[in-house]
Amino acid sequence: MTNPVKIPAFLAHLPLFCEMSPDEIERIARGARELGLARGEVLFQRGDPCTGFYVVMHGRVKLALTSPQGIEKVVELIGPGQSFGEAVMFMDKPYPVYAQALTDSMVLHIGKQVIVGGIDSDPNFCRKMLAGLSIRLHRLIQTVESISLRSPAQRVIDLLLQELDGTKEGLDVHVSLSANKNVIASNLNITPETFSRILRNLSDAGLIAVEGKDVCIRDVARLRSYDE
Amino acid sequence: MTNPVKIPAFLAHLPLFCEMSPDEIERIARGARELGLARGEVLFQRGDPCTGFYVVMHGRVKLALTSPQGIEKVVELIGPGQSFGEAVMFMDKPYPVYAQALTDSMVLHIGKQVIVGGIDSDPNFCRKMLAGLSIRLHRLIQTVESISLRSPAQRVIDLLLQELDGTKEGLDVHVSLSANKNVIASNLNITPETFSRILRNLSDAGLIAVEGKDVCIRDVARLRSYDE
DNA sequence: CGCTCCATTGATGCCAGTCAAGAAATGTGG
DNA sequence: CCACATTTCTTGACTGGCATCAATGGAGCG
Repeated sequence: MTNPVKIPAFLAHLPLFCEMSPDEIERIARGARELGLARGEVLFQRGDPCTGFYVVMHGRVKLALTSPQGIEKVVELIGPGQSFGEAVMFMDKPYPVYAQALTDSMVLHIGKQVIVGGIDSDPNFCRKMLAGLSIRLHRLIQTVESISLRSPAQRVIDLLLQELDGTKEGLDVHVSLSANKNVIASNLNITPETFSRILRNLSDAGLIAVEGKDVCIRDVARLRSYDE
Repeated sequence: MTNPVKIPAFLAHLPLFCEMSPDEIERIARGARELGLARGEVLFQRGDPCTGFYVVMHGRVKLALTSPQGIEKVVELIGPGQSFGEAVMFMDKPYPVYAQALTDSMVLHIGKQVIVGGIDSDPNFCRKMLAGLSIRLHRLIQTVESISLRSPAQRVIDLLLQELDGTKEGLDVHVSLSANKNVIASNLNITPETFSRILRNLSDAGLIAVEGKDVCIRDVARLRSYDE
């Protein structure tokens, strides 16, 4: 089916495993298995027990919650090279969110045992695991800050600017939305309608140009300093 | 000044250290120092570098953010026996929030070095550290869920119910708010005015009785199932 | 070509924020 | 211990932004 030889190579360039010796990587790889996901397929439900964590090889996965009234809230979007579900491994609690593939995807499941084993034998690995969790925590605090203190329009602008990432400044910079607009809207904690209207306002103001999932930022500096 | 003999005893009954040997505890204690804080005193600012983490011995500390417009958002309230700042230790980033004492308090600062040392030598300790971070992460997800999917009134009810904690059910149960109402309101992501009005509504509905920081829950089950 | 999914746009309503004033509680100094 | 100052809390009137509801427009796909 899939080629198991490639797994160690893939693992070796992840931040979490990159300093490990080849045989340690090999050990981890033996506890890992590839999983193909069709678009829309649910990887785990909220409440499911946790048997390990996941790394996205290609495709895109969302972590989300559903309210009693059936409203969905997207907590996080996970792309290639990113991992999720590590935190739940270290508690005896089930998943607090559910995971669903947004596109046809390939993910790697890494069993709990090999990680726990790695921790016991390799303090360096342990520190990386801690760093990984810390970064996630940091990101969640940013999420809380964003939802609590920034207006919907500011949140949209922030999103556009962080999709930039590498490219720091410039004119007519091109970015691409990483998911459907309703998914992104949910992640920004606004309705799709509001998202659409904000994009329209920014377009009318000459700050961006939208064409489907492609957004052209006319002037990064001006967008960054834009105040409603 | 303060009695250093007490520190090991205090450490020993924290979840993080409770299974450690006495001499390991002793080693941690040597890397710790007590800090007295006056009400209103700022322990660290957002952006400060991190040199360790903190445990509250008595008193109460808030972790908060300030928006560019000067609006404050309380991210977390920390009480006796609880710790904060662990996550930042494992990244080379500064504090993403600031910490301020809400009452005269005594906190313990535990230096980064002794923790890193503990991780290298004790896998069990390492696992506890991971568990601790995981629990914080879990709590933050709950925060996001609460802000995103629950109405202000529901959030107030949730707060009252979780202050209960031990006492699961019953009539005329008494709880006490752990901080000033404006602080709690900020933590619930509502204005003090809205908080006041919601408490009033719940009072008028006969669900609770408020007297200063003391709240009497008339019927826990009814409050829990209350739908706006 | 028709179906489904996604995005946009308009009209409307409501909840919570804002502003402002007053009451109550807390703290302070004489 | 009282009078005063300051902070905290409550209440009212008003406003506005975002959600909601509803209908239409496109894009992709079998």
